[in-house]
Amino acid sequence: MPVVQREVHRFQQFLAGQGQKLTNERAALVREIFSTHYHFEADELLFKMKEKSVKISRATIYRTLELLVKSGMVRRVHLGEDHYHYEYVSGNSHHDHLICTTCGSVIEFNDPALEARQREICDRKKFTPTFHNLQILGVCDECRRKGEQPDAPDRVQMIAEGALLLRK
Amino acid sequence: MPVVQREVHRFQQFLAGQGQKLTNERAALVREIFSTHYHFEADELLFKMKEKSVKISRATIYRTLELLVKSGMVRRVHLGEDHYHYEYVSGNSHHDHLICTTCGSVIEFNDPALEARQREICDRKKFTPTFHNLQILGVCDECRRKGEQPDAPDRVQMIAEGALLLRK
DNA sequence: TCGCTACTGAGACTCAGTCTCAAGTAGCCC
DNA sequence: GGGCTACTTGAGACTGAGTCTCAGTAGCGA
Repeated sequence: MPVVQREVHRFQQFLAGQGQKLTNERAALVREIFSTHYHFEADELLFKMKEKSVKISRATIYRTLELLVKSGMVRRVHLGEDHYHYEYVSGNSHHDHLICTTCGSVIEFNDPALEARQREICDRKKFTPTFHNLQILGVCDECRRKGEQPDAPDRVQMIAEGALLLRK
Repeated sequence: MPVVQREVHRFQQFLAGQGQKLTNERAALVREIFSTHYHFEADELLFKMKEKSVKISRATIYRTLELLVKSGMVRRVHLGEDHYHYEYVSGNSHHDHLICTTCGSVIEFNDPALEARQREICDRKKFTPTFHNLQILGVCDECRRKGEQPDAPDRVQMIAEGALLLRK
């Protein structure tokens, strides 16, 4: 079974478990998400579907994304802009993001030592963690080679919190 | 000089450096921020000023907050809701947040070992970091004693990304 | 007083995301 | 097939944080 089809099937299983159905619209969205995009925005999806002449309303897109998040197949993330991005979850591995404030590229990483240290901090604070979210902003290797300078701290702070759009 | 007054003065210095002025409105906002709140929202500020019969428009509040962020005296942070929170910066120390998804409380921490590990990761990825942002979501000690259970992962993910408001 | 500049409030605007509601459709029992 | 039920959809209104515009105002130096 091709990867995309497997994901559609996985979604169907999830829906069935809730007494819900896999409609054409939902299947089309899953196919779109898992075949081309990795990080994407809701409106981007709306646009792509329109481009392909697949008629799906905005409400349905948001509703389906909510279901996908609920199923664990998709995650909502903040990537430095003032609206959400989504990313599909492959294999369930948690990861964090390095975000280049110059070109907007996103590098993922997973570091067990970092996660362990976070657990230690939680222990010390008697805090029971369930989820975390780490973004490191800066300049990627490629941009640095091109001579890009790190942005001034206040600009990075504003990008970090979404006040400015990342230059794309 | 009392702390609040010192902050007003610091802001004035910053403004002067940009050829801008410390108006009554700006001074009132700085006083409000540095005297009572630590984490706050823009609309909360609007409300507080109205309550005190200090007439300041929403536009001015946002404009002033932007200036304060620019000056480095205030930071914009995401604390798990779908809009920004602000926190004032005391002594410039960077810190991260533990956010209780049950009571909404925010615990700050600063861990040099964690920061060092992040730098190592960046080195390995040839990434030049300028800023980072870490939130750990879970249940605080007090709530756990009260018998609160950690939320289901998908709910935490939704809280983490602001889909739901924190129960307050 | 004049002219300049920075600043303000009011309210219109934007835009991602949510909600509502009427209409459509699939499954199921008779 | 007919009727019922539950789920789903699209259209478009709505929401609310944040931004923008613009006319009016305040302060200041000449």
